[in-house]
Amino acid sequence: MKGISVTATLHNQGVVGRLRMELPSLPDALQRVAAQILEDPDAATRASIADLADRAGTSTATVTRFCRVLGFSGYAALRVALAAEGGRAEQARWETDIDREIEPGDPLDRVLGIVASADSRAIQETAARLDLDRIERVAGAVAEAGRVELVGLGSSGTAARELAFRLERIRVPCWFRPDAHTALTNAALLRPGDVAVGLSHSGRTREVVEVLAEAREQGALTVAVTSFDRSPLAQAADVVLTTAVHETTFRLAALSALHSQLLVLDLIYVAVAQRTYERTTEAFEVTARAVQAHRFAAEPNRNRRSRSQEDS
Amino acid sequence: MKGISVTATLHNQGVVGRLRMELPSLPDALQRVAAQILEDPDAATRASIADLADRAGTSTATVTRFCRVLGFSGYAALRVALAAEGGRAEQARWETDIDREIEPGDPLDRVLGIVASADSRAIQETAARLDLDRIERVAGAVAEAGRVELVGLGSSGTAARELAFRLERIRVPCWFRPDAHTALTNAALLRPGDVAVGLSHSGRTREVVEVLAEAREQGALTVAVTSFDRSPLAQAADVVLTTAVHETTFRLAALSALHSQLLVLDLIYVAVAQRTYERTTEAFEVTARAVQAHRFAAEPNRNRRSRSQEDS
DNA sequence: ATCATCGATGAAAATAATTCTCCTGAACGA
DNA sequence: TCGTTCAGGAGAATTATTTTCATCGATGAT
Repeated sequence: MKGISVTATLHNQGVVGRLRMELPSLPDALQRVAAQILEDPDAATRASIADLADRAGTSTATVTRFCRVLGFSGYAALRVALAAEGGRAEQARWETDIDREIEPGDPLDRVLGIVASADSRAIQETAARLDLDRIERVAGAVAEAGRVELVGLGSSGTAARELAFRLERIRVPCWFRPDAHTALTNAALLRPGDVAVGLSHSGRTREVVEVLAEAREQGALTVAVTSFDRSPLAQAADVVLTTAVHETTFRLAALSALHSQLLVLDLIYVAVAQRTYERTTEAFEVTARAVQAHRFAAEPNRNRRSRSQEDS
Repeated sequence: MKGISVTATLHNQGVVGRLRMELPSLPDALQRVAAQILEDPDAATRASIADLADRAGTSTATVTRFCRVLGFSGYAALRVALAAEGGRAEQARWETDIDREIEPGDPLDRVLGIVASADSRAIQETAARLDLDRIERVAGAVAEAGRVELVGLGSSGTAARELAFRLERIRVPCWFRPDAHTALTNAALLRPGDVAVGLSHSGRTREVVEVLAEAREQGALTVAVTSFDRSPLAQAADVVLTTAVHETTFRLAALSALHSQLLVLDLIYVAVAQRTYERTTEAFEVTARAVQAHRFAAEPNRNRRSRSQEDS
């Protein structure tokens, strides 16, 4: 009699994606269940709860618990969600399903296939899962902020740098701090109305977490961009923007995480630009002129005038 | 324990479609069930068998019979099939990729669609067009090089920085020069056997071209990463790696150019890593340990240690 | 070092859902 | 009218799912 309730599918798309994301933060037995499902989501739609429990080497009780943790009303609901997703995947055949670790001996064309599809999927999945209201909220805050601090180490730093670079061009008072010390110092100088954005794929880079914590303490709006929304970084933030992990293999995920992060940041950028239209267009013109001077003249004939300050 | 068998879905096309076809030839009570499902297939995936029976004004037994008639092993199987179909429909809607300039007033979800599909396509296209022999050649040179210089301004600098970051980790003596002056100075110090990589989407950033020219003069291998293979930058290089521009709009191309560049650089990175396997793995371990120290332990309960140095 | 606490877990009880059995009654044909 | 057939439903039987509860082991406080 009791119907299946789907409250779960909040920020809706992608049970599998979400699963991947939460996997590290799950207890042991639940992880095993998750692993089983990830290994063959389709099989899971067909199996009974007992089967699944069995294959995961755990009890049915645990599987039910698992469903609950993910926010489903029960096993039936999970099954339905998985099936819906499976249908979707089937539709999108273009995904060359090469989910594999890259081996030292792999021919480069294979590597290319793997990397390109992982990247591309990372983008799709991030797009599917992004919560636009949060982006709006962040953009609003950034547009008004007295100062914006960006922190990220390693690859995440690359993404942060890019956003800083773009925001600067539209006159947002904004800094990217590639090192922990400067970042922390400046975080301490933030005030209410300011914004701090911390990026970390894993959400566990200590320095970044600390910076956000400090920023929050000062009353700034803190934003986390991470793939794991229960990670320490996420917990230290007011707004969490989740990048998808296609979690093929760890190494690969790390490569494509950057693409996901960039997508998120692109959106923030666009949303901010929209909010500050006059400032923006005028700023564009100024910077465009500045950049232009460092350009070789556009070839005699060919192609559309390549102006634009985005370009470099 | 009994799993769901799907013999039925073999001649697979559309449960809903088939239902519609067979409807007239079904007995009364079954027709009512079918009608209920057709009216809202989605609701059916959520309802329990009792609900459905109820709404169809019939008994649960009849619903089971109904499932059997359609060739399903039982209600659960039907439910899964319906869900899969629903999912497919939903996906179809997503595929609208739109080639448009982004306007100040665009709602963010539209922006997301545009940006995500542009990025994703940029990746696909770059992958399709990439000349792997050239990548091999570059990788070979980088693996052997005494020093590698990377130059790029603006967004291209972001890409360059990322590659530098990665190459450093696998012990390639490598520098990213974010500013023209340093870059030029160091280019002048290159020698045969060294490598200089210049990145510029347009291929017309004067500084970058100059650096490559200088490097070439010193006998280093010069590599251009650009979207225009007849641009000044391309002409100043020994090897040209072309990133695709999906002639969308200029602004958009500029955003996604970064993704293309990153893909190319990822490949170089992997190819280099493959060539220096021992060096690489050993270097990975060292850097992994270094990074690990700056991590928060993985969530309360232990679960798999999430290492990986790529991650950040 | 010892104890208290807490969360994770599985066994088993409890409940719910599904399937099966069997019976009724209507429709049809001899 | 009487069999025969078959759709359909009630409820028993079965199976699946969920809940409860006791146990275990890790962790942190004393």
